[in-house]
Amino acid sequence: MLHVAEAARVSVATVSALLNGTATVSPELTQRIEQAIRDIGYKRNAIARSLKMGTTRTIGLTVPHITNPFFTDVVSVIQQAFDRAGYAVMLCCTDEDLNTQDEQIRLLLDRMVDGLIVARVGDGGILKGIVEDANVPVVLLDRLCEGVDTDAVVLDNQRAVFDAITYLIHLGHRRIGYITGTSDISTMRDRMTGYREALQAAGLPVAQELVRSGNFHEIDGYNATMQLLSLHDRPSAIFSANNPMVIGTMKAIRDIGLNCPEDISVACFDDFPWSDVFVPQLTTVAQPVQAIGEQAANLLLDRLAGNRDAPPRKLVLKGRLMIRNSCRPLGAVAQTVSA
Amino acid sequence: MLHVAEAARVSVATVSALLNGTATVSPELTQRIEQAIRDIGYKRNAIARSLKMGTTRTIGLTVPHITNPFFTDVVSVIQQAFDRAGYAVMLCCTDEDLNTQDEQIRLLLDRMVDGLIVARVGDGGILKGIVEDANVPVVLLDRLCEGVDTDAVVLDNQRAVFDAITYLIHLGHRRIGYITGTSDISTMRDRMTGYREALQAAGLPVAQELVRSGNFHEIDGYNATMQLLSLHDRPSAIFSANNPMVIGTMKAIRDIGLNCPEDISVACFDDFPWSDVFVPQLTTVAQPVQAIGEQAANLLLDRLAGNRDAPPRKLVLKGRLMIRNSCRPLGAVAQTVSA
DNA sequence: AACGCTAATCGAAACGTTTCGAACGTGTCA
DNA sequence: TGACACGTTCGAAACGTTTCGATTAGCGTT
Repeated sequence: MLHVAEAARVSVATVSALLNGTATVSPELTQRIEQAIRDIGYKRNAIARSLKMGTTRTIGLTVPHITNPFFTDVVSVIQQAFDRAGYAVMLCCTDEDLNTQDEQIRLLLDRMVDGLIVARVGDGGILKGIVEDANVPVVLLDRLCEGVDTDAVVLDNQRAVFDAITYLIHLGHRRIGYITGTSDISTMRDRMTGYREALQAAGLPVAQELVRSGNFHEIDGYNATMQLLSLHDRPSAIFSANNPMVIGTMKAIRDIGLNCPEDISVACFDDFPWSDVFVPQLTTVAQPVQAIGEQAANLLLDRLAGNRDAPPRKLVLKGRLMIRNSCRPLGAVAQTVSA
Repeated sequence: MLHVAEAARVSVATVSALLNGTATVSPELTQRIEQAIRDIGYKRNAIARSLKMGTTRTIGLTVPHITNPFFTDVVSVIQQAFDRAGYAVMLCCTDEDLNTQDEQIRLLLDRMVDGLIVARVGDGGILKGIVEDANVPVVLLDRLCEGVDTDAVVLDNQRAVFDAITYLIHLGHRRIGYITGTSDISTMRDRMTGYREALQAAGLPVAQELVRSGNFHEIDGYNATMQLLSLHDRPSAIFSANNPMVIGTMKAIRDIGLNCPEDISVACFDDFPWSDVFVPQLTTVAQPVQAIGEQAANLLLDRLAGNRDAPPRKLVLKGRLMIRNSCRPLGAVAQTVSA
């Protein structure tokens, strides 16, 4: 900028004024300055600007795993939304690890991000202090966080799983295996509640042996399913509360020599592009990923636009059960639903 | 930092020296400073640091679509690698649009990223100037770029497709439909060459009617497949050079009332987690995503570590044909390969 | 006792912006 | 003609660091 000012024979203040439109500058100087900018190929240094202005026009986004199709989509939507608004987004993946996440949030904060969208693992942690200091607006994504009172957009997980399990019960299933992630995540707790309540509402017992938990990876789903399938009185259906784990479920079923849905019905959380292409077409709980991403982005953009004092807003969206043919009716005519 | 210095009754220079270990500071002051830091809850301002140092410890990463499973995985690997190295990564998605991409690269450069990893759409463009100015190291990912001579890691696309098509030919296929993306991308050109050469090597004609191109989206694959299947003499196999488009292919096959692989064989580029879970299990060309991501990260980290003058390095990795059961032998016993 | 050497500490400039208040020239009005 | 307002332009401070050269104190040597 100094060079531009010199070349145009004006002060840096004038150049800055022109660039930001903060003051009127005469046509003559305008032209000289623009010429100098072109000649020199000047680009404003956003770092210096950030230092002075106290804003970076950058936000931080942390998710557990970008390879989980739900997060893939949501990250994509959020990225687009902020791109449109002229913000850059720094992406971090926590691998569901609390310490990693705290470190990454610190990293982002160090870099003075203007805001944070967090799919939090675990409760409280470093996030609590950040939200309380209120310097950086935070919106919680997908997962609520005990003791952290801030904007959030989540699914009505309890209801979504309730509906899915109820559907299985209507099909005649009585022993329904349930594979969950770790319970330090609100999402997982709520889904589990949905499972329990659906069973109770139907007067069915909640058998502890039918509930397995894993750490969100395919292999965990595989192991959990293996355990369920080797039960003395094995379930006739399995619901996986997490998408990557259901891959393990399908592989375990295959490896043990069973077929879905003939021998065992399967449903899971989160829809994905391939779900209705292959056989069996998986019955899933679809989240409105587009809406979730956009709402989260909007909440944060609204704070960034200056609306700091509004009370925390919590958006709860509805899931949708995508009924396909990976679950078959029991008891009645044992007829395959599959195509 | 000023506050810390005052509280510890030292100069800011001393605080800085302690924090960076650039000079020895006495045990006594060390203790006073550390105490003050704790009391105040001081966090170093990375923006001010960046301004002074001229480095942000942040890199930019642009890909066409994060929802393409290849890029999902590669982004994940790259993000992890830089996270380990203490770098933040800014992610941009270009939606295969040249202007969007140029804008995003400018955005990243404005923010003074230390380096860039780019899965480039189109040739040349803004990138050329950047690489020539040599201020910011750039590594090309997945796609080479005419006239841009810099580090790159790509697949041997030509060979990979050659092998896949040859495999189909060995199965007895003679008319093999080919669905490609736009030809302004080196990857697509190379794959197309592989297709042509495989046919020629087998003495088969390259029929223009069997080649369709689309814009990388599911719908494009759908339309292309519809066209291929409504050909008078329709192909017995289809190869999709792009992963998202193959979803459209499978849906078109289903909608038209055909079955894969009984009526038509399908293979495609890029493996994905679901590929061997469902029926049919798709035959794919798997890229070594882990290696690609790590190599790209390493190339850039090496430049960032100061190795600026080494000549451009181009890494070419090998794809691997994952033979499953979506392609059936022709001519011989018309027996289904599928499980 | 004077000297030089080393280790510890500090003051101040610099990075590239933004912004505030001052200064300047010109035209208008009493 | 003098006062005043207005539109333009500018100088300089500030943002929070790092770093260079200077300063000081302590200590062993001659």
